[in-house]
Amino acid sequence: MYHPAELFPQFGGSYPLRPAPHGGLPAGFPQGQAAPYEGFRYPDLDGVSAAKFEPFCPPLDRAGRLLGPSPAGPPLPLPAPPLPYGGGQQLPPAEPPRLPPSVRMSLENRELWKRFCAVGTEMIITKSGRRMFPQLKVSVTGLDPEAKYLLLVDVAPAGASRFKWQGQRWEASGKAELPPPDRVYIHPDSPASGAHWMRQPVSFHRLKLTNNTLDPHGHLILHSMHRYQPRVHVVGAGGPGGRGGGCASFTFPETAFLTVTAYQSPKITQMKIESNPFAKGFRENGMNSKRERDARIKRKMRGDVAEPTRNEADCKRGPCDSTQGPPPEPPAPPDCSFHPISSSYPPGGSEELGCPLGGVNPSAEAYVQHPAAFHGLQPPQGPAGYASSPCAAPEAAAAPKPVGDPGCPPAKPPPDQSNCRTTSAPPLTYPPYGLDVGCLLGAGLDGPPAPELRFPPFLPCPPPRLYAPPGPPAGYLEGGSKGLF
DNA sequence: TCATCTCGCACGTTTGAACCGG
DNA sequence: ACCGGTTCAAACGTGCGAGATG
Repeated sequence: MYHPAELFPQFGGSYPLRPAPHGGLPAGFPQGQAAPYEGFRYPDLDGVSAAKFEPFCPPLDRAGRLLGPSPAGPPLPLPAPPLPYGGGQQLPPAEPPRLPPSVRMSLENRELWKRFCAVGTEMIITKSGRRMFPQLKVSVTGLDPEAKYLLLVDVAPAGASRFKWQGQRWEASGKAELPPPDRVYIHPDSPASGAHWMRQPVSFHRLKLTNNTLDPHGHLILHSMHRYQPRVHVVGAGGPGGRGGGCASFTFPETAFLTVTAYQSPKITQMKIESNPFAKGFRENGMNSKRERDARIKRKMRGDVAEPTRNEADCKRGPCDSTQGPPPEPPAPPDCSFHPISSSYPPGGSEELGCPLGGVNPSAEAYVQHPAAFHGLQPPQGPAGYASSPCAAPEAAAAPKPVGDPGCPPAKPPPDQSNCRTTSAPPLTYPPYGLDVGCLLGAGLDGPPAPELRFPPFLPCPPPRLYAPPGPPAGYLEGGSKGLF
């Protein structure tokens, strides 16, 4: 197993995808660039984006070694990526293999996410990096057991506004800041066989979020008070004697969240304390609960020698209640069809919030850039730790502006887009399908029209659109119906 | 003045080294 | 020497709250 941090110590556990946009994005960069409920695989985009991967997904043998003209010889040199990948550059002509439609993904802790989603998930971000809670935990099926894959996570901005907590709810408040450096978190097991990934749920609990744009640890960089949508990508790294390449991206609308440096909604705070084992100390009977803290302060002010409170004394004798058995049953999950965020918006307003998905950043490009490194070859050294991306065409960005809510998934899965995993005992009454968005990794340069989304009536989102790539200003088409391709 | 961010704190959990016995 | 179980301390992950910042 290769650990990304070992392969690219300069990047840490995740990787920058590209330098910051030259001169920033044009005023009002892709507004509402989210592709809401990208519950579709875009066959055409698959081809386009997979084609971009092709040169970077070298064929591997059964053991995951690079195949080449002289297997016994020295390691193959890195494929020379066409750097920089400018907007005017032609895409590789060949139609490469792509992950079959049978590849599916489901969110393991969907119920937990739904509970948070219904309140308006907030994620703390800190300079040193903060883990996500709930964590991303997915199950994958349909992979070739013998082929190698990488699993990656990136976080796409959802909407082009920043938000403000207004005491009771989140409301849009001005334009979003320029996107921070794109990074992608590569699961430490990557690359691993399909069998490995399918054996058990894949957890991304080590993923950390930070607001430090100069973060040296490779954490995913986000802006506070902005809304984001995590995405999970499966990138084929080659099969037995076969060619590598192919990818599929999945989003789970209920995992969208707002970034904060301190929790704004007391409900979220309470839910985190109740659900997160690391926060047990803040539970009602914990020694760090408000009651206990107040008591400590009073004792301190009186100068008393701390006499253990009843709870403390109990804990000394054994595990606190909070460690015995499952945490208290949280309240029944609210109906996710209602979302406090969107509920505060006038119809048609709050474009950002309506759609849980953000702009489509080129992701997983770390692997695309340095695939050989995952197979035991030296990665190229990028300037200042940032590798320029062959796929760094700014940003293909699908982007519809959803109306209505959401950070929450539709109440029911769309009948024909269901990416349901077929298991003998589905753990959820709610079909655990992931939203396969095809391959978003760098997709969308000159792709053909994307199919129309068919999620209504749950989400009356317009069809996704891809923003013409490069070139800063000129490349971007602004909101509305403009920019549809 | 206000909203937001940073930092230190105290607590619980996780992890891995050290130790022990079979 | 090896293996498996236990113990313990350090590292890490939490939310809180005071103070700093813009």
